[in-house]
Amino acid sequence: MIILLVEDDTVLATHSIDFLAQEGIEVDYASTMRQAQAISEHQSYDAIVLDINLPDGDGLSLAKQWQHQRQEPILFLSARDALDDKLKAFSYGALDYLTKPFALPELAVRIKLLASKNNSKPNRQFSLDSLHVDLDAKIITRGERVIVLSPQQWQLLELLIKHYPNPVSKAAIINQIWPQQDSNNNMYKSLITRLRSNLTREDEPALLHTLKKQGITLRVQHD
Amino acid sequence: MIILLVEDDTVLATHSIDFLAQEGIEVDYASTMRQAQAISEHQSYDAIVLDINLPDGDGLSLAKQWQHQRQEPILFLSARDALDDKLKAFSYGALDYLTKPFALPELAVRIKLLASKNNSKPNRQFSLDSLHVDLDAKIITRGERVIVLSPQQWQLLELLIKHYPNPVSKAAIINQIWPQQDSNNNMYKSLITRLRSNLTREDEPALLHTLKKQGITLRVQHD
DNA sequence: GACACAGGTAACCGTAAGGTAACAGTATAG
DNA sequence: CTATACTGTTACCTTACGGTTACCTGTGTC
Repeated sequence: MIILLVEDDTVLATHSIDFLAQEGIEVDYASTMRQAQAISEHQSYDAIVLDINLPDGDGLSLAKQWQHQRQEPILFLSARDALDDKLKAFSYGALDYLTKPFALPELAVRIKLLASKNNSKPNRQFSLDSLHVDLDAKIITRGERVIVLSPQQWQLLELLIKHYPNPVSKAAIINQIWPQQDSNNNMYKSLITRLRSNLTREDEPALLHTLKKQGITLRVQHD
Repeated sequence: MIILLVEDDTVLATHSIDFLAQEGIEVDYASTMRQAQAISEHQSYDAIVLDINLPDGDGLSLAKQWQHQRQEPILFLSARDALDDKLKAFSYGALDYLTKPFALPELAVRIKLLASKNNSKPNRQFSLDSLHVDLDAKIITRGERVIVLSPQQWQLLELLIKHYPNPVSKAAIINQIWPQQDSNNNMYKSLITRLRSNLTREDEPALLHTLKKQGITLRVQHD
């Protein structure tokens, strides 16, 4: 998730950026209107956080200008609690308004709320050769064929995709799939065999390769 | 537009009701949790405004109870500015939180915002294979046949549609349908069986598939 | 060449997860 | 007040998941 923060108080800004980073929110930062316009021109965000008082103008006018150009949800920050400002902000398309001082967790929650409202994110997809995986819908196809995997095999495939194109070590796999249980080499071997056989039919190129002593990885074999 | 207001301060409540009326917002009013539950049981609203401090309990617990049963956006009112309360409120599905004292116009604006966001999807329809669902009219058809579901089954179907094409985990389903009650695996199994049998006749392709250990999902089976 | 070692395959099978049908208590409608 | 529907409960069935074992294969080392 990425947002645009426009705020001239650099202390507040850096604190906010740090905190939001911990919450998994990436921040593009501008301290003036002009800078904000420049940065944001070719970028789209999950939400925009706008201070009202800016050195080169008024966040409200920025919102007014953007309200029909940009589709991002806007949250206003302001030290002023004046009703007038709030109403004006909402009339320019703001979806939320937070009065300083505020607690950073509240800001984070409200940002997440706005972002989730307006964006239903597309599912994560992974493709390799004729293999196609929808990581959210959990649908796997190879060419026309639909592949159904057992829970363990799905877990393993997810792991491999997450690390693609790097190999995943045997130890890492065992840790992930059999946490805190005794697990032996045989269980691991069986799992690999089963996933491999489900992923490829006789006439198809192999996808699951083991690099001796290093682990296994997804790859198409070029000869 | 009609909202539900739950607030034990009768002075504030009457002022609010008057003001909102001028803004074209009709209000159902309750002063206690119990009353709120009674009034709202068979009514749906564009938004719900909940005071946190109520004579017979805590607005938060009402929200917690409702968060998976009702789909209305909730706005909290509270005299307490404590961050803890706010975060709890948001975690129970609140979409906004207003600290007393507040200006009535701001309340009105925020209510309208919530209501409009929620209603931005009028006439929600869902189709999959020969299944057709009108989510507002709550009419389900498969081919020529009209399907009637029990309340629980409808809830489950709605859930599945909301997440489509992604699966919904057993835990999520149990949380939504039997919030805070003991619920066991058997109730879950029965519900699935009943919905499945209602959705498909013998000659029709299955729509409700379970992915072991991962949940269940709506899907047409491609061969 | 023999041996060790890592990895691969196929078959076996106990079991847990899921599916179904029937029953009963309670709520609901008419 | 009766009939019907809804949902929780139980008992039993089915399946395929995954652990286990036995036996391969290839490669490197002495």
